[in-house]
Amino acid sequence: MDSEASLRNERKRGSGVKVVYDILRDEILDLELPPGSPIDEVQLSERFGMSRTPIREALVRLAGEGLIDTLPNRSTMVSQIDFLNMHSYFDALVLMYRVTTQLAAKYHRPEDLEGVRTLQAEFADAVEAQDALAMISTNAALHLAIAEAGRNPYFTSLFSRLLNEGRRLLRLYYQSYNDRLPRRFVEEHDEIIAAIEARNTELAERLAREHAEQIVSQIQKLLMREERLDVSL
Amino acid sequence: MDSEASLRNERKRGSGVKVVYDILRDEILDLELPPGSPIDEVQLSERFGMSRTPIREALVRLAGEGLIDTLPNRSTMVSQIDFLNMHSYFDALVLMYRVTTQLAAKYHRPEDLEGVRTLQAEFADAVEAQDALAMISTNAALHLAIAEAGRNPYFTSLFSRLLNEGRRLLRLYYQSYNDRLPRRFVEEHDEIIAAIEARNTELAERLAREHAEQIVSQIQKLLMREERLDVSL
DNA sequence: TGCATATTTCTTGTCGACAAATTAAATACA
DNA sequence: TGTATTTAATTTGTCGACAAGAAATATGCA
Repeated sequence: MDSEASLRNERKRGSGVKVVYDILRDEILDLELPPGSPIDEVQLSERFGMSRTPIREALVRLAGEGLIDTLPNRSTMVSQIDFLNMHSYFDALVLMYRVTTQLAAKYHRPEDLEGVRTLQAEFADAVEAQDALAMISTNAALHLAIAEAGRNPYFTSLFSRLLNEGRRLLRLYYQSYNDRLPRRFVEEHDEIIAAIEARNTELAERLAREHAEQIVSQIQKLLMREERLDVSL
Repeated sequence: MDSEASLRNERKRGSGVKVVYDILRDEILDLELPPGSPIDEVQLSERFGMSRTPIREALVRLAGEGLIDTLPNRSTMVSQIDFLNMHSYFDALVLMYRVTTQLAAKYHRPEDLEGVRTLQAEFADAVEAQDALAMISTNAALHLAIAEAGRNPYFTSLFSRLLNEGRRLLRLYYQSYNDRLPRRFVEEHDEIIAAIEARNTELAERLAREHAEQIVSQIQKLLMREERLDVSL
C-alpha cells in the first residue's frame, strides 16, 4: 500500500499538506475512517512517505474544522457525530438553505446558473441510477454552487461545513435513500433554480425552506427508525 | 523585548502554540498588527523564544480563521479588511444577532442570564467611562454570552468570528463612539435581556434585529464619512 | 493474590538543520 | 544608461532526532 508513498520524489514542495488534508478529509466524510478512529502520525507519515511535519499541519487544519479531536499529549481521533445536539444541526442547516438560496436569487449572474444546471443534471442522473452515494455528494455540490452564486462567503463557508457533516451523517443511512423520495427532490431543485433565475427572492426562500424541511424530516424519520432498532436489540 | 522569550523554560509542553495563537490573534484584532503586516516566522520564534514549529502551527490556525493570508513559498501577512464586500458582512452579522437572540429566548437556563447581566453591567460601565475600546469588547462578549445561551454551536462559532472581525473594523472608527448613541445601546440591551428572560422569542428576535440594524447603520455612516474624507484628500 | 510503585514503551511536542523556492543584488552586455 | 542574466541572500517547507507525558508493563510488597 505504498501507492501514495511512492510519489515521494515527484511531489512539488508545499503540495504535501494539501494532498494529506484532502485525502484524510474525504476518508473521514466517507466514513472510511469512522468516528472514534485513532489517528497515528507516524503511521500516516509512513503511508504518505513524508515526515511528520506536513502530516501534523494537515491534522491541525482538520482539527480547525472539527473533523478530528486532539487531546493534548494524548491520542487524536476522528470526531464523533453528535446525535444529542442534532436539532442544532438541523436548525443551522435549514437556515443556511434558506438564506443562501434567497441571496442567490438576488445576486446571481447568468453564468452562475450554468454550473448549477450541470450539477442538477448530475444529481438527476444519480437518482436515476439509484446511486445513493453520488446523490449525497452531487446534492451537496449543487446547493453549494447555489450558495456561491449568492456571494456571501460567511454563509457559504458555514453551509459548506454543514453539508460536509451531513455527508457523514447521511452515509450512515444511505440505504434507505433507495425509494421514490429522491425524484421529488429533483423536481424541487428545478423549481428552486427557476425561482432563482426569475430573481424571485421570496419564492426562492420559501421553496428552499420547504425543500430543507423535507430533507430534515426524512433524516429524522431515519434516526427514529434507528433508535427503535437499538431498543429492540 | 524578551519578556515573552524569557518564559522559555517554565513553559509547559504543548502550551506554546496556544500562547502564540492567543497573543497574535489579539494583536491582529486590536490592529497592533494592521492588515498587510508581514508575518516573519523566524522573527516570531526569536520573540517567543521557541522554535519555528509551534509558531508555524499557530499561524496555520490563524490562517484557518482567515486572520492571516499565506501565499505558498512566499510571505504570509495579516489579512485585509474587505471593504468591498462589506454588505456580506452586515447581512451575516444581522442574521446572527437575530437567530442567536431568538434561540437564547427559547433555550436559555436561568443561570445563563447571570453571566449576561454581569457583562451588560460591564458594558454600561464602559459607556459611562466613555471607553470606546472596552465598549467594543464587552459588547462582543455580551452578545456572545447570549448566543451561548441559545446553545447552537454552529451559529455561535460563526457569530464569534463575525464579532471578531467587527472588533477589527470598529477599532478603525472607535473615536466616533464618543457620542450619545451608546447609551441607547445600553437600554436596548436591557430590553433584549428582558425579552429573553420572558422567553418571548418573537420579541427577542425583533429587538435583536432592530439593535443590529442600528449598529450596522451607524458603522455604515462612519464608512461613508471616511470615504468622503478619502475623496477630499 | 491484590494493590501500589517503578520501569519500560509508545506517542506527541519541540528542536536545529538542510534544501527548495523566491526575492534581492550584482554582474554582463548592448 | 538601461536591460537581461547570474549570483547571493532570505524565507519557507521538510526532515530526522530527541525529550516530555501518558499508557502499558513489570516489579515490589503486604
